[in-house]
Amino acid sequence: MTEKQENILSAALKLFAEEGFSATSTSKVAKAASVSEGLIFRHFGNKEGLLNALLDLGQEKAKLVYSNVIFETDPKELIRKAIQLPFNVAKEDHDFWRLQFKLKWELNKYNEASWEPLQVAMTNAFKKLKYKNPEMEAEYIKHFLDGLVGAILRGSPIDDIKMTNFLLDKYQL
Amino acid sequence: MTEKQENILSAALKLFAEEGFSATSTSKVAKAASVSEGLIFRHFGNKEGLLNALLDLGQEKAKLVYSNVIFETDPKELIRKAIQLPFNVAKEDHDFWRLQFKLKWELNKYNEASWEPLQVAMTNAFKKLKYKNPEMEAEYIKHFLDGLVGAILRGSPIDDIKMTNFLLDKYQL
DNA sequence: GTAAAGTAAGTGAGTACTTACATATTAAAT
DNA sequence: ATTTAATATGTAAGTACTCACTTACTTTAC
Repeated sequence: MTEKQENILSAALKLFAEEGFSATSTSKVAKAASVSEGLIFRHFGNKEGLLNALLDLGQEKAKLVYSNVIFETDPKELIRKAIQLPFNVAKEDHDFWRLQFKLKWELNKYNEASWEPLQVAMTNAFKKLKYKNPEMEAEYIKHFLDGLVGAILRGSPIDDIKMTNFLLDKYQL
Repeated sequence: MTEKQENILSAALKLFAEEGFSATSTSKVAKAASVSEGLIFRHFGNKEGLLNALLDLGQEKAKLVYSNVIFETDPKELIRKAIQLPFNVAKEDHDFWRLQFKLKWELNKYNEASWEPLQVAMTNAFKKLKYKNPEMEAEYIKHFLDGLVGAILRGSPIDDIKMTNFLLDKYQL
């Protein structure tokens, strides 16, 4: 991985996340990365190859974030961690997640299943906590988290302390 | 409003909702509407004018949907109606809502405030129902509904009866 | 000295939009 | 009623430009 290659990747991530994949031209990426346009195609084959390289890199980060929640054994702590996901995601890897959320509307290639391990883990946690309907409870919170993360990534002003406290109270954590 | 004008609008709505605004060319719209490309510019000025015409038409439908919930006086019934919004929206005006949700990621022109009257109404309803934290309760359900509508519009298979019953039970309606 | 990394200058196809012209509709004048 | 003038509706063929991508060539690194 050369320096210019890294420049291309970071410029592309920023631009794709801000303005969208289709709306960002390869020449724009090249200029932002201070690189000739041809180099993008030498390294990544085509525009989609560049996108996939970004998604592959991000996928590893995503797994780290998820696994920290999923492998938590204490059910209350698991829910607690799940609730904090939106606010963590907004801080680190903001661009990657914004790209991810944009893509699920821009292309159909979105991995809707990436939520699933988390949903299963939450279902188990709610089971352990003797909730009446753990499956639906997990699906409910999943949609909520999806909506909340989306709002945060779009720049909605959200009082994270207020929201966190509200949720901790609601789920008696 | 001539017939060809209507053809342009319906073809554009379908294509913009399916493939996105930027990704749909004016020539594609013209072909789908069986119309010369120049006619689009005669009637709507430019591509963005066509989009705005669609959004204006949809806004009226949106107000109807919202007002049915907002002006409900019985708080329990209001929450009940709010909960059913995602499933109604998915049936009628599917394309318009899909376009709306796509746009809030594709452009920054999204009207995040269009939710607000609904949120205020829900806050009042939760107040009447003596909830401990009506404001946050309303924001919570807002994000949930946003996430759920998004999932439905993206084609996620959701058991609406199960979900509705779960929610009715959760909010004791 | 060979292979990888890099660039400049193209390529054809597609883009939003314009222009010049034709047809249809309406309204006024005779 | 019929002609005439004006206006709205429509089209075909362009415009300049941008797009993703290629080619021919040079520089760098081991």
